[in-house]
Amino acid sequence: MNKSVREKIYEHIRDQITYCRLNPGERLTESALANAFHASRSPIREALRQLESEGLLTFEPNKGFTVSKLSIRQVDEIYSIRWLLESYATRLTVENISAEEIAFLEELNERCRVAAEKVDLPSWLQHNSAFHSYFYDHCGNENLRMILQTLQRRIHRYKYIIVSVPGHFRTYLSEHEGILKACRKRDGEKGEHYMKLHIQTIKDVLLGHLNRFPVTANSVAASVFTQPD
Amino acid sequence: MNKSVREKIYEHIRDQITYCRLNPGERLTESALANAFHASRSPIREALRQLESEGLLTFEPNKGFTVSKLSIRQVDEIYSIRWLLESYATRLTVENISAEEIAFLEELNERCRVAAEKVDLPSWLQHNSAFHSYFYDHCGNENLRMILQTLQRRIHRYKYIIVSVPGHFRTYLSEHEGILKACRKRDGEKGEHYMKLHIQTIKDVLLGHLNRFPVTANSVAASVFTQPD
DNA sequence: GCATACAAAACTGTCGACAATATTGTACAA
DNA sequence: TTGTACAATATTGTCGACAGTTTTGTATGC
Repeated sequence: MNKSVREKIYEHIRDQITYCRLNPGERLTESALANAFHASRSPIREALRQLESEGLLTFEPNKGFTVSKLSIRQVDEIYSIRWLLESYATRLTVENISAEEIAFLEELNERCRVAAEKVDLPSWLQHNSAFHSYFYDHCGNENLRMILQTLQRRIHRYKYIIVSVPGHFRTYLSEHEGILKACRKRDGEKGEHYMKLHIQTIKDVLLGHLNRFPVTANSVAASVFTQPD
Repeated sequence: MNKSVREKIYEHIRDQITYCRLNPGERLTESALANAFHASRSPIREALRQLESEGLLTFEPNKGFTVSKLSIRQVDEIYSIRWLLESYATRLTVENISAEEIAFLEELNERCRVAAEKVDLPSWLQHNSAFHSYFYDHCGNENLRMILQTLQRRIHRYKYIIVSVPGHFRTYLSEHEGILKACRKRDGEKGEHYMKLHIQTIKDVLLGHLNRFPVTANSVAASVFTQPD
């Protein structure tokens, strides 16, 4: 194992942004990070540069790094891309899925159902994310997986909003069910179709909310996620 | 202007890889680059880290950076993604294209035609690239543009192969013509359709060649591109 | 109170140095 | 000749320092 300082810092900041511990627009000063990690600025700078390439940080010359903001337009853009790519990945996965894998996905969806019933939002988020990432993690196209993972990290903050808009769990679950049905038939085309429907629903819910309440993601995140430490 | 050392090095190495001045698998040692650019290793390392994030370099801990290799499988993967995304970008562009823009694209295609007639491969590459990038540069989805640009850079080496396989220029040109026809009608769906056909053709030609002659890209590049300096 | 000029502090950009790790070269034995 | 241990060399990982730029703070004049 023995991760380098750069790698540890990279992962830490990446997760801090993903889980809304760092707010969009927030500035990251190298010396502050160096102090926090008891390290020098060299590995910090490399980690930050990596995060910039992935879109999580924004860099301005002689000014430094800030946590990237996402405009409504950008959310729209990213969901348009996900709509295409994630549903394509779903097609690939569904075409080669095994019985055990289907059972695993059904189990995940059942946990989503329970979480929705109990209105346990963190639990929903966890199992729903696992459900979605299953399809692009197993599609067999490594480049596609990487792209979707990167996009996923960039919009993950907004997941908190999506689950906080009331009255949609039933729709999400039935759409999941449609995808599962396609899995059982190994019908890739149908899987792609249902995933497109599902992502379109999510996109509509999210953009609808953002247009009505152009809040920061964090105010919502705080209500869903208890922020430890 | 006043680019930083890191930025200059980043662009330089990026272009060196794109235009086959650096071969896949080739190792990049930091001190050698530092000497070459009369700089210290700090900005070099940052530039290399950036290029790694974009897939052009591969990094191994305690071993350093090498120019990324692309397996046939990876080429296949990337073309599958381009097939989806670039044709989608084309739809978006075509739906909002102006008469002047169409004229510009027709001009580009005419130059491609002339280059094909004269078998002027570098000229073909130049104008063909401009033709393709026009559609994703003007689609209005900035995230999509960035993804396609990054993918484009990663497979650019193989463009040399694509044009070197004889007997396909006429097909390429007629497919371009189909895309232009869709532009004139502002028919986004048709534009997407023809771009899909076109990219599929390119993919088939390239993978067909790679499977028959699993050569390095560079042997081909050398024959097309005179490498100055 | 408000704007401006200028000094002080904070921060980024780059550098050279040293420690840790990997690679290469070499001598020696089987 | 081939394989192995070990020294020598090369390369990466990290550090602290300093120059240049931006931001902040302050005093001055209106």
